Amino acid sequence: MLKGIALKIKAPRGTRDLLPEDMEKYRFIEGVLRETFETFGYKEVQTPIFEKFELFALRSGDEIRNTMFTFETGEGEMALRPEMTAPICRMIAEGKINLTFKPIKLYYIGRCFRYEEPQAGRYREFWQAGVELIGSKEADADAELIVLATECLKRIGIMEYELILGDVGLLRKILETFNADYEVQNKILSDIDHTQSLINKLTTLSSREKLDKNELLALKRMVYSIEERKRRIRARYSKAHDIISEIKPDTRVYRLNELHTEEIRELVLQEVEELKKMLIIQWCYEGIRIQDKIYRLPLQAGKILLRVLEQLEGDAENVLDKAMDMFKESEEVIKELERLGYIVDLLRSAGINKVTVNLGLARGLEYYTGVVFEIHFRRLGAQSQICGGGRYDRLISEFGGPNVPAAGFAFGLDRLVLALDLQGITPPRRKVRRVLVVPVKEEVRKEAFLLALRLRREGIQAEMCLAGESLREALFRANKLNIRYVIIVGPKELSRGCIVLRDMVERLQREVSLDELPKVIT
RNA sequence: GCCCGGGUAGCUCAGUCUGGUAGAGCGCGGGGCUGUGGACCCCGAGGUCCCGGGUUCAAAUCCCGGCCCGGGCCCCA
Repeated sequence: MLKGIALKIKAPRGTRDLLPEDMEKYRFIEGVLRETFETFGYKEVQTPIFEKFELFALRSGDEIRNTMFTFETGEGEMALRPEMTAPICRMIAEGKINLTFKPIKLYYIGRCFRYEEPQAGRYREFWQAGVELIGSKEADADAELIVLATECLKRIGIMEYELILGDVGLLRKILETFNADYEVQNKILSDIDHTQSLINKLTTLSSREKLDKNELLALKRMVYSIEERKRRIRARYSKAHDIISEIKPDTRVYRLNELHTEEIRELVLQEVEELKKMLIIQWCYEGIRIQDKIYRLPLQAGKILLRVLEQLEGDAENVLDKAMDMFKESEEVIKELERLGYIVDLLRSAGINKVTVNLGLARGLEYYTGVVFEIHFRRLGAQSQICGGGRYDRLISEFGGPNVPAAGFAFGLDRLVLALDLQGITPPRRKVRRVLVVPVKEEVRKEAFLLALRLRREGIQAEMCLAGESLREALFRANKLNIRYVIIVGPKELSRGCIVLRDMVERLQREVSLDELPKVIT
């Protein structure tokens, strides 16, 4: 049966149909973003929805291939775009934008694709809207970007957001003073990023009063893997006596179910400390392998990074003060910190009250070189990030373009819609004049048809009823469609050049001549 | 790949524990009512109870396997 076959065909996993009520929300947000981007001087661009695979592979790891929709063509492997920054940098690198008058400000709104397991707020086809600011390396530019992002949220009506500010440039500067090259920096940054998020998860889980089955299991897995790392490191790097002696296996992790909340908390705290020490061993003793070379970070550098890791998250001024003190002997680092401080100051003066600085924020992305930031809407759950961006001064030149600094950010449009719903915001309905035209007899059908057309030409949204539909039904329908005015077309009034206009709200009706009709409809 | 929850009418779901007639609300169609209101009343259509196997006199219900959807872990440009 045809019906049976048709029912089997469903939208692919991770995709959605956007129904009229969804589109209303999407278009509202899109409109606000467009308008806000444009008041900040950005111009819209579009890039292809698919690109050569290498474009996205260039600055990403090996596993990336599995997370993209790719396809072979006679002209090489292609990929549906998983993000927009690379295509825009490619466009710049190709020389399509005149860079004489910098900075260049571009924005985009479009669909992207990632082949991953769908989750709340994570789809295989999703919408991104963002901006790229090309040609300025000033701190003011970074600050303006962040202000733009928060301004968009404010105009949409999303108020509960949380801004987290980081600076990949800072850690890169520190590492540079120890001759760590770019690839080594990336590895260390990603280690810090992972450790940070692991620590975050451990501490939030252990601070709960009660853990459900799933959470307990997650916690177990995390501490088990830490224990395993401990064993491995103890077995192989016994010569790092001073630190290794502080890393002791703890069998309590294997009977987590029996422990009290307090004891779990204490245990996790201890594991977190050891986790940090293991990083030192990894970087300074084990070394970082880049292709066939191994780089060992000086112990001194490791200890500095460790100290950063201790104090690197919290209220902006707090973290910056501590960091300033920590690095007072390094002129380069202080300069970067002062720059970050200046940005925070600008954000404060723009009215952004809650600014968290996390110096370990690496955004999992290798192309960032300076300030990075994320905006979260915590109530969204596991996927709470609604905006992310930062400075990527090297990316355009890596695509073979000129050496120009650049920075940008992107919103996840789908998550903005979810946040909008959670905040109970309904997009303001634009004012439209709406009528329902009802021919009351078969013989006036043509007149009613032409009247509807005439009203539409006046910019009025006119719905038509079929002749033969009873007036009762028509009024019923007007109510359901929320249409205020019903135009009743009958032969009696028509012979006088009039119709009956019924106001559903006031429950009143009167005769109106055809000529003045458009004027009385509001 | 792993963990948890779900799949019953067009939609939202109850029924599953404790096996025994397939249910509700909303929606849909018809009528009360072909020139005047959202209510109400009456009637009706609509189901492989996700699929396959097993247990049983008997399975939506219990057992095993699979598929799909959602949430979470991992990952996240």
